Amino acid sequence: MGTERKRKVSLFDVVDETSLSAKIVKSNGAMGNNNNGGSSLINRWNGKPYSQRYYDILEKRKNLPVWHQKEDFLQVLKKNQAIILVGETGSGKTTQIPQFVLEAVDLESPDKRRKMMIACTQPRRVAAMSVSRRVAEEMDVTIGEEVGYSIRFEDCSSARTVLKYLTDGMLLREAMTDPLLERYKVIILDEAHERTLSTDVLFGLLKEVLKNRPDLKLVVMSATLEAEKFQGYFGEAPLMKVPGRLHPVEIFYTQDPERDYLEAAIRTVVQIHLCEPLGDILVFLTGEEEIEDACRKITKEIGNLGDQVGPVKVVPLYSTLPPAMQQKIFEPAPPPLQEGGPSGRKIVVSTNIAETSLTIDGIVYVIDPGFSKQKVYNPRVRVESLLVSPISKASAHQRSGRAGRTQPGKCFRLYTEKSFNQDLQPQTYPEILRSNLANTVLTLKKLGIDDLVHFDFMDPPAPETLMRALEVLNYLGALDDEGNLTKLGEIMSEFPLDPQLSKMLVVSPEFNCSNEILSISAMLSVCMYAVKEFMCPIRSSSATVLYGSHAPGWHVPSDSKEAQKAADEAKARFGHIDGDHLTLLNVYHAYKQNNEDPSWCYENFVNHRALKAADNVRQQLVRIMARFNLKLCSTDFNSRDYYINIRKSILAGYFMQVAHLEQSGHYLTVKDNQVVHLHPSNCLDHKPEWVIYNEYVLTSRNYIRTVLDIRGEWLVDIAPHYYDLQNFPQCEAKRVLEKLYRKRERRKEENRNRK
DNA sequence: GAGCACTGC
Repeated sequence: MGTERKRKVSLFDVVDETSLSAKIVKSNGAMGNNNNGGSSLINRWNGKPYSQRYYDILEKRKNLPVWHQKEDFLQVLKKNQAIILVGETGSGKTTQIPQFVLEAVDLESPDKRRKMMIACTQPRRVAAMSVSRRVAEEMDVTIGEEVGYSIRFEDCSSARTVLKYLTDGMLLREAMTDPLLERYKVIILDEAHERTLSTDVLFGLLKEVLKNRPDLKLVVMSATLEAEKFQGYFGEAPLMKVPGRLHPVEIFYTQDPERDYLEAAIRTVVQIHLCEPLGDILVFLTGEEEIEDACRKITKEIGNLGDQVGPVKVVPLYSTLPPAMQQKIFEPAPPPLQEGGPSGRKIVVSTNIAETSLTIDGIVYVIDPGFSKQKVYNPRVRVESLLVSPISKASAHQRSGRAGRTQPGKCFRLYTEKSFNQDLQPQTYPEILRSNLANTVLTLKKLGIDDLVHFDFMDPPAPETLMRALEVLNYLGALDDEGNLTKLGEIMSEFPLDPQLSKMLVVSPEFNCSNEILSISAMLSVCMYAVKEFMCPIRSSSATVLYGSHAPGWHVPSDSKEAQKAADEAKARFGHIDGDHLTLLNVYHAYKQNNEDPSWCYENFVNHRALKAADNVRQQLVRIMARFNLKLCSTDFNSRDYYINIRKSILAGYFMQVAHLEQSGHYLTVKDNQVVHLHPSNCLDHKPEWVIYNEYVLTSRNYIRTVLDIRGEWLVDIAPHYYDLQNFPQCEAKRVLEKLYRKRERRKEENRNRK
């Protein structure tokens, strides 16, 4: 996909060997250094002679750590259904283990036409893609043939594929149509320590599947300490450890707790630059604003030191940074200002992205203030939010490891050793304990898991979170009162969207506006930050402008008056006074009408990448609609009902996210009665009595973001089961709704009398 | 008139 960020995947620099070939080489004696190609052996997988390149790679692979444990591994695999394999960074497990397995397992299936496969899951798309490419190269086969990958929007595999790398979410999707995962002989869950939502669901699912499929084998691969926990969970599965390959990293703690970690981090950077030998610095901070602020301050402070010190290149790094800017982290440190002068240094200031997703070579010093932003979920108010929280010991360990990739390094932890030992939890809470589980529960139901309370989660979510999820799905009509999946729920579960979004999409043909709802769903689901940016072209900061100018959504103009004016005009062109959802629709329509032209996007402060991604999602959604014979339709644009139908359709999914304007001038969320404020990025020109909100953000105040004006009458018409006044807290909204219900009754009465 | 850890289908 074109919107993919280019990333250097850490696994990529680990190269191992193919055991099969190693064996052949051994048994053929002279083959090890037979490089003339003419009498090469035949590749078992594609029947072609091995290339020279194959042998070249093979030589390098022979030296890697995991290679020495191959026979042990295969022995254990033969005797057990499940294995836990622990390998630190650099062990080569991701590229190698699947090849070991491939060699040892019989892939013949009862259906002779097609072989069974080995699956290896990854939490991230880029990893699935790049690792599979690497392995195809090692095996001397064409990517997409014998070795392939499968990620959202791209299935690069064929009937010949025997080894497939895929995202964990993708394997979960496959399980929805193939509950026993019958096309796989062995499933390898890689990076299991990351405990993504999908990996955790797969844990529980596979535990069940293993009971029903004695021929299936499972390998759980993980990087850290939690191996014993995995072992216990999978019925005392045997544990294997593979050493990693890291240089030693010296850890330093502060004597006393730091009051201001940002200030302390900057001070530490300056000290390293003044006192420590050559080597680049990586600083972990929590978010974009903090990072840009730190970059400015570091540049300024080191600038103040004059030319007694070497020059520095300070580079920010976070996920919403455009790819071109992210590439800067791979540029070398600046050369000395004059020949023989003090050397330069690169200083990368990054979010957690540098902890797992991205590897920067040449880092010798890591500064770890001990915080990161983490998602937390409060089921009581059904709100997911981001909070700056202390990291875990495992996270601290991972961060310090970033200093030792190319040579021995140093890690400066900006907290005390006592605090490390006593205050930090061993592991970050798995995502499943920090999320709204409505979507997960829908997936589990579709997978045939009826009894969620007794489902064997490795870490069971709070009962309240599960109850909340069941309740939401019941209100949406995806589950009946007994908690069974309805026909509607079946269809909803097929969409890669949140339940509210899939509900509004599935019912949109009834409101005669599925074309428009498709576009809005795609825009909303691309990413939340894009939504915000779409709505909000102006940013006041100065030094960040450069970086933000290609951020999703609008381009951010420089501080000049003209640029701000131009951006304002662009916003006015697309803005819809009835709400942000409709503004999104306008932007999407304008984008299509202008033939998806990147320069049109640029001129109109619209982000091309984000829109291209939305378009891609939309196409996928259209295919799913077709599968269920959901018709694509629109109300006549000139009809008064055009926007009304769209708004009603959105309400059909989002009736649980409504706020009411009180006499006092404040908004209260319906039923929860939380005081909220319209996010200033909204495009409304008035304060509607009732609004739908897409997102609840807790920052300086309680904001509702991406809002839409709706009518109270629609609430009682479209969602009477939710606006059932019997179960309603006393409040202004209730009194208004009571009036609306009475009005509705009167209307009915009049109609009856007329007849 | 505010300020977005990171993924994924």
